[in-house]
Amino acid sequence: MRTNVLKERQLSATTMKKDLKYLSKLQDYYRDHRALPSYATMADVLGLASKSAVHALVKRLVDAGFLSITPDRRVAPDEKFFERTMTQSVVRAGVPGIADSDLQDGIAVDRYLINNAATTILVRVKGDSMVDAAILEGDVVVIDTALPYKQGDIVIAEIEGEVTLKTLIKEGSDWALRPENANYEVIRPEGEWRIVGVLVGLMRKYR
Amino acid sequence: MRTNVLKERQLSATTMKKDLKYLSKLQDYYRDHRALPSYATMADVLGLASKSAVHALVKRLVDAGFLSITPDRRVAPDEKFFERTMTQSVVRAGVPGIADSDLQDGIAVDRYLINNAATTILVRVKGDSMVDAAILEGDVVVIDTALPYKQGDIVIAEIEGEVTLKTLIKEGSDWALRPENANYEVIRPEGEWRIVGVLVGLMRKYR
DNA sequence: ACAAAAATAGAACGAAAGTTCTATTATTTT
DNA sequence: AAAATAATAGAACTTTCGTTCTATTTTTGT
Repeated sequence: MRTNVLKERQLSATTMKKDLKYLSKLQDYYRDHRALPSYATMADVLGLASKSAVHALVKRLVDAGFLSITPDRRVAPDEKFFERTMTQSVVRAGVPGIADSDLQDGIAVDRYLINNAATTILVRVKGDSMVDAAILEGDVVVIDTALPYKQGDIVIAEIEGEVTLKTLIKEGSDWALRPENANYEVIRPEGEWRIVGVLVGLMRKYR
Repeated sequence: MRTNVLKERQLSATTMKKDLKYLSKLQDYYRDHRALPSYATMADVLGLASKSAVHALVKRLVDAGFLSITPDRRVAPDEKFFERTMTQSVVRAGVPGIADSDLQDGIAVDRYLINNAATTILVRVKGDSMVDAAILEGDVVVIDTALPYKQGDIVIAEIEGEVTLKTLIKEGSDWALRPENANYEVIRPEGEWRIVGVLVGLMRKYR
């Protein structure tokens, strides 16, 4: 009963988990240096005692799509390197908690918010005129400058040199900008103004 | 008339121009491989015939802030490496800590929101119990599981298998969890529960 | 609990790394 | 145009690279 014809090298679950631990240390290193280290310093960083262990690890991470090898045999990040696992809070009754929850799909935090880097700008929110839309001072909004806009969209507008974030509305045939805060009044631009882009994402930092 | 006391090494204008040509080839390489090559393949890529020429070039580019050297002596991009030719120089629009590079790299959000990859998890928010803290259903919260928490922090708690996002408060000597929505009541856990991590960031997607 | 498989340690290896030196070429300054 | 300065070529050198091998430890499957 030779069932294992063409059996693939199989990764055990816990090994994969360990590898992901290693991976995140590499991600930290990459964040600090914008490059990945040599095998020797990898061993150092990861707490491994031999380069051959690193060698094997790198092969696994390359196969898994996290790393790649450059033409001159350097280790570089690959697609999945920037992804993070999203732990789903859709906890159905009886489903174990986060600790054991198996890795959900990885999302690239960046690709999650930014579709087209070339047309995307980031703007920090000033003031509290949008609090009722759950947008706070200090939030960073992700704006796509190449997307069509329509009534009801939240947009960045530039009015006489000033940049502002508001909801785009129509009053009759005129466009106007509505703050989402009862203390502010609708803006009906008179002079030069334009819409810079449409709100596509938001990020906020708590510490 | 010894005017040149303490004269600094000075770059001629045309040399600088040539160096920028070299730089952009390195940028191309980096874009393709997400890593910079060794001196030997640099010489190849740049059309230089000697490693020592590369060596000198790299030194110039490091001094100018385009490149940096990692602890194990690899060449890595530095701040200015990415600053080229973006028509969108509004990109950072007052968002400190994010370089133009990050957008092109696909690590803007990553860099901004995530400090320690190893201890960070992402959780999607269910329900509206935190709307008064400007956290909406569907938002993805960034949680650091290794940070100390204190009264007033927003935390992810696991109560009898259920995961929930609330503000951590103290009632006398007991911890409790407060929703930020008048329609919900404070939770005073009785059975098994623990704090999974502290809210450090948030992201929201509009389209 | 045992056998099988996979991961790691450790040493050895040739190839390639980055550095440094001198000689030559190119550029700038006077 | 000549002198001075900077950039590049080329070779030599030590260190470190990534790879490979065997031995050992850890983990997995039965």
